[in-house]
Amino acid sequence: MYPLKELSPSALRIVDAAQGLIQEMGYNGFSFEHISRAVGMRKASVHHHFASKADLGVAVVQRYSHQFEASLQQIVVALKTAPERLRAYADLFEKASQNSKYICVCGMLGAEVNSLDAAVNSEVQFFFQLNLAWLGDVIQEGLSSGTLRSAHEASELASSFLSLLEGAMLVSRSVPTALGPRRMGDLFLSGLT
Amino acid sequence: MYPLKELSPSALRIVDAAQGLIQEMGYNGFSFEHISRAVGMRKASVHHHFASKADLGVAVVQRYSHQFEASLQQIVVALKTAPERLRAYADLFEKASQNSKYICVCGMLGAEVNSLDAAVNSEVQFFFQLNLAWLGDVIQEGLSSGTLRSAHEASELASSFLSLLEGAMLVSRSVPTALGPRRMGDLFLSGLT
DNA sequence: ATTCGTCTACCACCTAGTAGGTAGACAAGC
DNA sequence: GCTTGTCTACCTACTAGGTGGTAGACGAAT
Repeated sequence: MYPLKELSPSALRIVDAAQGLIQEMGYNGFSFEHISRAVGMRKASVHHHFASKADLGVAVVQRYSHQFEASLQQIVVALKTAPERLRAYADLFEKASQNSKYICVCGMLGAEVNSLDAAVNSEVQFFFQLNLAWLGDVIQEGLSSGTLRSAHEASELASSFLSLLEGAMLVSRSVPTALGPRRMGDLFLSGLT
Repeated sequence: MYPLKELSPSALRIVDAAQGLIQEMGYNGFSFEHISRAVGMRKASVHHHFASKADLGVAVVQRYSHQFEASLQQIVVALKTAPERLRAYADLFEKASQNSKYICVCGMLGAEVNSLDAAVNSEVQFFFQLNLAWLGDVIQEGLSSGTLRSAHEASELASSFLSLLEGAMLVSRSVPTALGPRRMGDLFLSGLT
């Protein structure tokens, strides 16, 4: 689930391209040919770095989770109250979606779950559980220390915050007037403070 | 955007199959061959009813929106307070997702927006705007009559409720322990009553 | 007689993936 | 200084099978 091998410069460019394409078009919406054009390298050379499409998918999600995890740790170090942390968390999604051109890698792959390789799916599941665990901890701390108030379990609030942000990216892509992740986060928080 | 031609029995079976496949695998995850197997009819015969994949996609979303609209009207007739109506609304999604095997047709297509035909996209947008408008009205009424309480605009609450439910389907598909649409709806409502 | 629904058979193209080869970098052995 | 072998990165050319879509024939029903 989480070895994360280091990538050569070429492999990195491939993963970058694949991530962008997944966020834009979905796993079933891109091909090795797209990657090949994006990185200026022949299809067979892409296969040299990633034997199968599933391998590439796994690499993308692993790196994505890894980067996300680093950002989560940074947030905890830099910000000391639960509301600030959750606001920064929502900003992570705002940034990842870039004017609603992209959606979260795992939001996309979560939708496509039934046509994905098992190896990719378990990475996606790992991402979500990582996020739910972190959110649960942050919210639990907020509830204990009184910076957040709610009648609900921390785990329920975590689950709903994550769903809210994933859904916001998805909906705001079709409906430009709908709220993006950042404003969604503010709205959610104002109900807990 | 909304003529909705009537469908012959065979066309209906094709649309049924296509809807299921979209909800399960996504637009890019199914083919005419899949449809053909599902309805027991050759690929060319499917093309006889729907000249292109985009035509089929449009038909699926139009019918979906139409059915949804009918359900929304039923809810307004049958239930008289905003909280009850919103709870029934969340149940619509719970039902559509069927033990998180499926997700909302438009949730799926919203994710795939960038690899879809323009005609399909505008149907998806129509679905979301239909829902946002209905939710906005219901919530506005609730705020005015005092059955709901919030410092926020009805349109913002509508947008967040829709995002929450769409996101819930998506996340709960990868993470079985995450909350489904119905429980999400309860959680959302308990913050407004 | 014509329309309708279905069929077989096909097309051009795209898909992931493979076979086999080339060019260069970096050793070790002499 | 050379060779030799190995490794990495990349290439051209290909395969088998899937893709959306089309042409035209057949029979049944109106």
